[in-house]
Amino acid sequence: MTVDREESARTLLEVVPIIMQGIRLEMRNRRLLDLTVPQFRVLAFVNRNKGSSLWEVANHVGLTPPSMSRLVDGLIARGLMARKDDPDDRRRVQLTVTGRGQAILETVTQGTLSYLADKLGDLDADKREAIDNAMEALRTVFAIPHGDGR
Amino acid sequence: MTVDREESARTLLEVVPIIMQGIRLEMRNRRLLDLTVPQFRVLAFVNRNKGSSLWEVANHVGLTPPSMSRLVDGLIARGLMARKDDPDDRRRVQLTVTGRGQAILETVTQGTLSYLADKLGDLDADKREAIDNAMEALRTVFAIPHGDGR
DNA sequence: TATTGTTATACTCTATAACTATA
DNA sequence: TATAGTTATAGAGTATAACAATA
Repeated sequence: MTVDREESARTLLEVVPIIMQGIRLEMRNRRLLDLTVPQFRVLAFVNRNKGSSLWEVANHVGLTPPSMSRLVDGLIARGLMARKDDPDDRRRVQLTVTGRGQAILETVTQGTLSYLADKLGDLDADKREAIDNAMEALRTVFAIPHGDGR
Repeated sequence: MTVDREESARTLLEVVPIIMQGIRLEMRNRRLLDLTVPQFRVLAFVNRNKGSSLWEVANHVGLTPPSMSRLVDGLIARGLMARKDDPDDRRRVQLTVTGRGQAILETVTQGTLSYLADKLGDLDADKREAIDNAMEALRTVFAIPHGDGR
């Protein structure tokens, strides 16, 4: 019955990178339909928040604006996103995911979910329930706070 | 009481990258004493398994041998690791962490644990217990299987 | 021939600093 | 003057292909 904070922190530090590496390898392992994890996160966010500004996406994903600008360049070059000026404030851009971007996002999401679900299939229901509880708790404490929102 | 595999997978896919980004930013945020996450993982593994071969480290961390070779080059250039030939099999190398490498590893580990423990401090004991249970379960299913071991 | 590792090459990720355009 | 974004520059992460050395 470990409830020691330091010990929990140590476990997180050991296990989270291992899961992450599994997700990363899975996402990159589909020639032509592959995405890096940051690319996936950007597409998923913009798909849920159509017309997001660069700043909003950078803030959500936890990158600097220059890094995000280049990441978006790459996605646009692959035809997965589009960028246009915000007519109300021409300093801003409005980002959107193209149809092709949505298709790839969907494919990669499904593949990754299958990969993860397969891994989880080895666990009992009560362990999976612990995972759900743990993830919801962790989501609340690690979520990057919204800036001003607009 | 969610025990649906697909749903657990989705939560994992949403939350794990967020935690990872927090860890990454924390590790990079200490000028001169900073480490990337892969560098941290390599140092921690080799520190626990002195004399590891390149192949063993690459396998554990989940990188290809060429990628690992370059990553190790960087750590050696910074004086954090050493590489020498294995006298029993001259195709192999024996990797070790230097004193300076151990010092930085220790500093970064403590800083990151503090960061994580601080985040976890916002949670009740039962949530932390769920996290411990979840991480142990996840560790078993995501651990990269050992190769031949030697 | 099989194994271990490195080099060559090419992208992507990521940051800081400096700049442009708009407000 | 402040904000949103891009460009310039640089280093790290990562892969595949080709190679060298050893077993």
